[in-house]
Amino acid sequence: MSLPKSVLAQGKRLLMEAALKLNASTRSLNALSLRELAREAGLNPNTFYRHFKDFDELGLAIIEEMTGQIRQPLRELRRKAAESVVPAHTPIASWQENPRLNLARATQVNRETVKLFFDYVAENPNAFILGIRELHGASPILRRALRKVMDDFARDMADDINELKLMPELSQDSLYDISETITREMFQLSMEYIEQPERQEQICIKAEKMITSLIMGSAVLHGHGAILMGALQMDQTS
Amino acid sequence: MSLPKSVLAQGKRLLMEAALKLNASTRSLNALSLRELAREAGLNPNTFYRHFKDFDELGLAIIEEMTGQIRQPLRELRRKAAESVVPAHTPIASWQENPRLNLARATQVNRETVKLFFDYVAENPNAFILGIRELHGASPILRRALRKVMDDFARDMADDINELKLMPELSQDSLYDISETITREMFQLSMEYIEQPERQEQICIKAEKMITSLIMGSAVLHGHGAILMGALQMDQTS
DNA sequence: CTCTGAGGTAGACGCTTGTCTACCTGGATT
DNA sequence: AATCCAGGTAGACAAGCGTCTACCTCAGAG
Repeated sequence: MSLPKSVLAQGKRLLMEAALKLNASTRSLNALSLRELAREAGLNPNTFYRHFKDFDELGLAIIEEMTGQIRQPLRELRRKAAESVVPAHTPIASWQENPRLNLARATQVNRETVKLFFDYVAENPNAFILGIRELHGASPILRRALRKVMDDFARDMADDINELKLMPELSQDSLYDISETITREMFQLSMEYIEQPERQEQICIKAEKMITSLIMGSAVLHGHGAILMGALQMDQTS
Repeated sequence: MSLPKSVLAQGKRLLMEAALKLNASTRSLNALSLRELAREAGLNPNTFYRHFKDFDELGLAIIEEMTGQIRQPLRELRRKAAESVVPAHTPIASWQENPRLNLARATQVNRETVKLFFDYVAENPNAFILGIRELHGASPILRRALRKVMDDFARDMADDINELKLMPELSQDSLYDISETITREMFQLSMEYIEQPERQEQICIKAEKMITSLIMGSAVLHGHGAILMGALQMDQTS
């Protein structure tokens, strides 16, 4: 909801918070008037110019702040979730060697990462509303910036899947495609999560299933079906 | 691109086309001014009031027209694609009986449906830009309307998957979830398709793989892994 | 102690905007 | 032949807009 206290001038932060608020409640960024924004922030219209050249610059500043806050925590959580199944510094077994364990680890990471992500969404709904809105919005600059954000997220995810061996090995391209799809879907679902607070648990489950399906299906499609079936079989009979 | 000739008053169509054009090139609908729109359409500002109460009404009119155009063709194409593998009126075998044939049919339907959808996107880029933009836009009315559109698409898809047995049997809820995800992703990908004309083939393939992965993974997740593996095995050795 | 520059304000400017009332036109209904 | 009314126009209005120039303030560097 609110932006972090930082070295930003007070007026700048006030403007950014006002933009988040107005964007969420009424209009998209580029439909916002400078004076309206200043009014909401309780400042003189001209103050805007002290900090931003135009609305794109404002948008970029907001985007930058928010992404800086969640990107690293997400990566760390993936590691922690993985380590909760297999202690740190244990050499990670290949999927051939121990499919069952790897599946358990992947499931755990999946569940916890989804949860953290949605937690962050719930704490910063306005930022996500702005992000998703401007991802498809009228400003090419913000569109580009947000696409890069999602691209970074997807790359992080692909790296982590690789390092933590969260699915059987795949070509880098295919892995990235999957990560991209998952990222996109998570952002989409975050809107549902915000708008339908009473369905939050179901949305979590839906997201987990979506991710599991995508990853499993992709594994099957790339010839790792047998391994996967083995892991599932052992899982059920154990 | 252009809206269909119909019984609409000329001015009304002119306004709708102008809205599509401006929306795609510069601003989102709710950032559009009435006079700007009228100027683009070559009409007097007041003419707007003769046809629409406000911009939401304009948006709804556009959305209604566009969806009326693609919904039925998509369903029919799914049937045609299915029939190109198995002649019409042939009783459809269950997945247990003939997994290989069913997989082939599903693959064919997948490919052709994706193609048709993207063809339609290429012919009406501005409509899709508007649709995707307003799906996450500031107007709750348009958001709701577009969500219903996507919901209808997903339901159609689920029905067709059921009727044409395009994947092993699943609970209705799970099937709908998958259809919903696929629909959402297809709309997302349509933006890429529009913006990156040189990558259209790759995007088609990406979409097909995404759909296949999702469906296969979901099948595995619901205990149909063995059947699927059988179909794939036979597919490779034939 | 002075200077400087970042952050904030005040007022004014010419435009654009949404909307109102009034008027025109030509084909269909009666 | 008279009338109606949907579709389109014209002009005017106050309100809101972005942006300009000028001025204020005060913490920190010299």
